Order: sequence, then structure tokens, then C-alpha cells
Amino acid sequence: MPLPSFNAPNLGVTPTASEVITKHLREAIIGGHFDEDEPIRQDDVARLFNVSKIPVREALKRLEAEGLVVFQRNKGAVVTRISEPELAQIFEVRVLLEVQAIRLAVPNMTEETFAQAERICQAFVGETDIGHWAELNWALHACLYEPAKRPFLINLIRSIHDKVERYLRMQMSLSAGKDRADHEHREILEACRAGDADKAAMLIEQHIIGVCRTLYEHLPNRLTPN
Amino acid sequence: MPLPSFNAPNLGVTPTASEVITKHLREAIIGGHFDEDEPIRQDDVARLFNVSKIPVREALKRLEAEGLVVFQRNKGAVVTRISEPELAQIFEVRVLLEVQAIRLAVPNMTEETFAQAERICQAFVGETDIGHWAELNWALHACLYEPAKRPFLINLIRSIHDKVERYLRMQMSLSAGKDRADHEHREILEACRAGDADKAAMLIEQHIIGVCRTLYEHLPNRLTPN
DNA sequence: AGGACACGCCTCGTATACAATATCTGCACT
DNA sequence: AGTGCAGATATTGTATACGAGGCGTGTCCT
Repeated sequence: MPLPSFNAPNLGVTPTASEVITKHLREAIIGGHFDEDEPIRQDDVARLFNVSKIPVREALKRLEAEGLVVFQRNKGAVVTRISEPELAQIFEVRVLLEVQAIRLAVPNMTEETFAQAERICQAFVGETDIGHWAELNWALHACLYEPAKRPFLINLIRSIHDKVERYLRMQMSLSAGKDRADHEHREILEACRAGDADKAAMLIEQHIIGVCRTLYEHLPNRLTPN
Repeated sequence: MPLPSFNAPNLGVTPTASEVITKHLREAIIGGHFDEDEPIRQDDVARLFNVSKIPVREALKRLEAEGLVVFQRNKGAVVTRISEPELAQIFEVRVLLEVQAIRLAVPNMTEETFAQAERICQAFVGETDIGHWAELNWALHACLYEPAKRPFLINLIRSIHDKVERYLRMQMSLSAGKDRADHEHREILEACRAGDADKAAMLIEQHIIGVCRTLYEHLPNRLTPN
């Protein structure tokens, strides 16, 4: 008998210290609580969590692989600064991946999907905290892509999303960024409801490109030296 | 004066133990020197490199983030097994990204590019070691994508490549995998020479899909239990 | 004033040590 | 034979300890 898969509570996945720290540090970096190029002092973090440096270092190594920090020999880890050309490349890839995701997802969407997306949109307009905006923003994207049933693709999108979320927050707090995002989200949702994958794809593309553009316009011009 | 950027040897990047170990472990995993699901004993690796467990663990944490190993609480790291559905998804994403890369690259290719690609193709046919095949295979792809001037995209492709390289080796050693790869590579190169980005893109797509297909046909059927 | 060196402090990278957990083994019991 | 339990052993995850390299400051020399 192949053991009827009742959902057992998957014992033995109590997180280790290094995992907890990874999660919190990641969120802190994504949330913009560190300045770019700011070094992360291992001892400080260790004291903060009441642990030794070892799990902190392991967490930082993970985040290094995720591209959120960079180690400099004997100087420790600093939060990565994303150059403008790189930012453009990241958005270019986002377009590619997210367009594909929505294309695959639209045919599989159900009333449940729309209801969930609707809820997130509602919450979005009522939310005042920037951090929560960003969370809801991602939640909506994830909700729309989930029916594609492509966990690998969606994880990839998320990891890329994580890298630029700091900037997305900037963009949403800037100008009428939030209203515009809300408006565009609803348009996308409508296209999905209509089952129009092409239109949804096109709107997602415009949405992402638009965010990238306003970002560029409002970024402190970091290319000028001195 | 903005200091004429002569390429200084970037001192202060002498690799740490954990970096060296990361590199070697990664290559070992990619090269298929570990079986899937095989646990990696920290002490063993440490002894091998004549160090303590600490840098080994840090290396493993990096590789975990790269998706090459998975940690299980109190049981350490095991080499990740890629399920068939996930494999399919990975190849789907590869198509998307590599098609984009070649599209962007073709217009920027120079004689230098073609000469380099030609050299790699030559080396490929003369090579008998499977590990070197795989290296040259990647070298060729990288060479063709490089003119796109999209380091972010190319790094992404490489990290995905790394995840499946074990399987690519299988495929190339199987059947007439290598000859076929060589043939297809040359076709792609021809299209690039002709400046026909659409055709190159199409060939890349077929190439990747073809590899995926033969892989599926020859994989030990891992879905049947008992 | 400016450069060369010495000293001290801070932080990193890693070795060693140890408790907690998993895994193995043998033995008693049925 | 199969189950349950008690050590013994192996392996992990983390704390502590320490050497080595960066970096600031002061002092000396010219």
C-alpha cells in the first residue's frame, strides 16, 4: 500500500538559527533597512539574535549566493548596489519571465484565482505602509502566476523580484506610483478575467517597463562621480 | 582625474578557504561525482581539504542557495534530485532565456566571435572526455551569448545550466548525443554568421528542446516506485 | 607640511570544543 | 520473525577562542 498521503505535519523542519537569521536579514535588506554598500557587521547581527557569528556567516553566505550581499575579503559583507545598466537588464529579464508566466497562467485561472486577486487589490488600496504595499504587490503577481503551475519559473521570478524590491518600494512611494500600480493591476486582472492571455501579457509587459522607466527617472543620478 | 581604468589585478581577492571549497564542491556536484540524494559529510570534506567544518558548511550554504544541495535538519546536505516535471520546467525557462540571449547577440557578433566559436567546435569534436565535452558545450553557448552584452542574463543562464549539467553529460554520452550536438552547434553558428537572428533563435530552441526530449527518453524511469 | 613607521583596536576567517540530535547495534520480550 | 527499548556511535549545529589582516592615530624624521 502506497501510504495514503494525508498531510502529516512534516516533523523535523524546525528552523535552525542560521535559517531564521537568513530570513530576517533577507527581509531587512529587501525592505531597504540597510543602505547600499553598507557593511553588515557579523558581531552586531550575532548580538542582535543572541547567537555566535557562525550562523550569521552562514546566513550571509546564502544571501551572497542570492545576490543580496557581496563579501570582500577580510572586510565582510556589504549590501550590493545595483548599477543602472544591471537594473535595466533585470527588468528586461523580468518582462520575459513574467510574460511567459501570465501566458501560461491565464488558461488555468478559476473564480478562486480572481477572488483572491480581487482581495489583494482591495487590501492594496487600503494599505498605507510601504512595506505592506510591496508585499501585496508581490502577492498579486504570485497569485496571477500560480495557475501556470510552474513552481520553478515562479521561484525564479521571485528571486529576481527580491533583488529589486528595494527599488520598487521607492517607485511606489514616489509620485503617483501606488495609484498607477493599482490601476494597472486592475487592468491586468480584467484581461485575465476575459481570458485574454495576449492582452494580459501585453499589460504585464507595459506594467513592468513602466515601473522601470519611472524608476530611472527618479533614481538619484548615481552615475555622476564626485 | 578619473584614473584611466587600466586593468589592475584587483588585489585583495585572494580566495578564502570557503570559496575554494565552494568552487570544488560545485564542480564535483555538477560533474556528477555525487549520486543524487547522496549526503555530503561535512567532516569528510573538511579532512579532504585539511580544514575544519566551518568553511565547508559555508560552502554548502552557498550551494544550497544555488539549488545544488538541500539541507535536512540535523542530517546535513544532500545533492538535490531534480524531478522530471521540474526538469521540464527548467528546460522551458532555458529556451526562453537562451532564445532571448542569442537574439540580442547576433547583431553584435564579430569575426572574433565566429573565430572563437569555431575553435570551440573544433575542440569539441576532438575531445573524448565527457567532462570536457560539457565544458566546451557551455563555452560555446557562452561565446554565442556574450555579444548580447547582458551579463545578468548570461549569469542567470549559467546558474540554470549548472543545475542540469549532470543530465546534459548523460545525454551527450548517450546514443549519438555528442555528434548531434556538434551538428546542431554548427548549424546555429552558420545562422549567426548569416546574421539571421530569427533562424539562430529557432535553432537554439530546437536544440534545447531536442536535448530535453532525448533526456526524457533515456532517463531511468524514476517515477515508478518500488 | 608631508611621509614612514609603530602601535592598538576592530573585524574577519577559521580551528577547536561541545551539546543536541540522529543512526546503529544488540538484546529482551512475544 | 517482528517489536520495543538501551546504550554506543556518528554527525550535525553552534559557542568559544584565536591568529591575521585592515584601519586609524600618534610619533618621529626630514
